[in-house]
Amino acid sequence: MSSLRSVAKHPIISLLDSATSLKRLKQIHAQLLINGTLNDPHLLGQFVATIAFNNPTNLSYSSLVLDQCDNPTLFTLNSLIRVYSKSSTPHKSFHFYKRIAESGNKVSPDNYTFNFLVRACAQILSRETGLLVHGSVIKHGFDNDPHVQSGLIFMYAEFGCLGYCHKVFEEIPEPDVVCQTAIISACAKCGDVVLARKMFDEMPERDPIAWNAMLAGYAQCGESREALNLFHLMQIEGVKLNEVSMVSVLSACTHLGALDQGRWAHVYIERNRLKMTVTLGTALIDMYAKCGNMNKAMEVFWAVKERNVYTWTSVIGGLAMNGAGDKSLELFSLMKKDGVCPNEVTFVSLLRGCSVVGLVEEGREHFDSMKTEYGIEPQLEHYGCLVDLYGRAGCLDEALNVINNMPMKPHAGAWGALLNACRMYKNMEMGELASRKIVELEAKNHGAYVLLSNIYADSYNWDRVSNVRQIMKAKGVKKLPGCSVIEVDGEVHEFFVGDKSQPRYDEIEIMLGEISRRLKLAGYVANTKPVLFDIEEEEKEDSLCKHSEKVAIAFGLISLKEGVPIRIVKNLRVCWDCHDVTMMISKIFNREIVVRDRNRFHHFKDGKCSCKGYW
DNA sequence: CACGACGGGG
Repeated sequence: MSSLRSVAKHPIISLLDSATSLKRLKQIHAQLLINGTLNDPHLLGQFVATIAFNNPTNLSYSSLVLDQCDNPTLFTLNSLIRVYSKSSTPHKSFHFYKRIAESGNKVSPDNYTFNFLVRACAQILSRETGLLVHGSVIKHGFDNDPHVQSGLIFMYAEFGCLGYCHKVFEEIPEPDVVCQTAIISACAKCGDVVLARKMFDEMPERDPIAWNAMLAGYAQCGESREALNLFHLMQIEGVKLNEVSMVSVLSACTHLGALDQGRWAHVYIERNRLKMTVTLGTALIDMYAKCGNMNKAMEVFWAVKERNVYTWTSVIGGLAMNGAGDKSLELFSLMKKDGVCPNEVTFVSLLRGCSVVGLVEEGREHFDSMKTEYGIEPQLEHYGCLVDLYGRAGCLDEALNVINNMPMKPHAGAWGALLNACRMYKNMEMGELASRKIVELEAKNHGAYVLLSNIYADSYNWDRVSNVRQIMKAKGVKKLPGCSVIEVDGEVHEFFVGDKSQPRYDEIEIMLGEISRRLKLAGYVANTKPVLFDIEEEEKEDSLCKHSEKVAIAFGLISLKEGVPIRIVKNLRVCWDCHDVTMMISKIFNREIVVRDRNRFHHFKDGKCSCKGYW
């Protein structure tokens, strides 16, 4: 009897698996038509489904074959709904659903149909369609099918409708692990990780996928520490970790800038011989790049077997972030040579690369090529990059020109890029214009006020500085508290401005004094020019030596072995003074210091910084 | 004759 099975599967699938080109596919098709194999509607269905499944990026041929078929079976139509629901054109799933609906009573949808259809709705993010399909699910009586139920939860989570997710979930008398996992994932996706964790803890039994859902939930919400805690718990509980788990773990390390733990995760992956999927490889490269170890990122990049757009984009962006703009251009041409097509994100990274090294001409050319060569319409972010490109290079008029001529309404980011350039080149009038525009768009954008006050302070215009401050107070604009993170022995330490709760605060204080003393000996005069806007009034006096990154550096100096680079991640941009001071510390203490800023890296060594004042 | 060849969560 087992031969029956293999006979049914054998002829088509094995043939199609070897058909990599369209030409070969057509040959096989012709051959099957001649020998009559495709007269059997079931085999024809299998044929269509298999080519669709094997060529997810090019589904046109399978639809073509189907269109030539008078009476497709439900199996065939379901298969096509399924592959289209996962494709880049999920709305086409409905084309096949229509064929079912309009077939009279020849074929009627089943639970499979609705499972795939619900996922197509989730993909196209259309609530109206989703609700309509949900209605059909109920009408056809498939709302009891666990596959459809988990699909509905997934769909409503994609829509951000957590209430509907709960509604669906509560109507399931005895939800299985899959539905429970779906609801946990939905809670996390919609921003309620606490509830997700509660439901996770209440699960009668958790399989590895449920653990991964919780882990990914934390990682995606930016609850990186919780993600790492859960990762450790998983090891204690003996949960089997796989490549999917490690993507979340690496992402958490990336967020925190926790290079040691990231390295540890890398070792874990190798020791357990986890499958190095493209996603995992990219996560690993991204981790090294965003934790400031670009050399290692490149090493992994060349070592991985498979590289897709994400992989290339990650490395191009990493190089840009680390100030190696010329290198990111190089990688971009290699990527094209490799036959990988850039997407809109690739161009954001590439343009940033041009920007950090001042390659205005090249940047402009690449910007133009987006549309002409790749048919990608530049989006807001790309115009923002272009403004930044001109602005950083000192071409302020050109930058303003970009804003005035962009085809859509300029967003706060575009004006922000201009404002930053105005700060760099001390252009007060244009800076005022830019900040006014930003505040019009986003009344509570604290960054605009901070930059504007920096411009005023830079020209000793204290009246206007205090004026900005008053406006902020009146409007209730809160600045983001500065926070720096440093990892020591695999433990992540956070420092906020004026936070004295650290257990080793006394030692830190002593070290800060020591730094101060040695800086003065080296001829450093405190830079009181910038009135530091990211701190509270009360702390203003000793603010200059208490900025969170300085405290973190002091902590690094007392707790890390000599010769070990100090790596800091900051949630804001480094201020001028901290930048100066850090350069000097790197020389005086003969220490490499790597700071990950809000938008780029600063590698301090021998009194110099890799950004060369460009930030 | 009618079975079976598509499903779910990270």
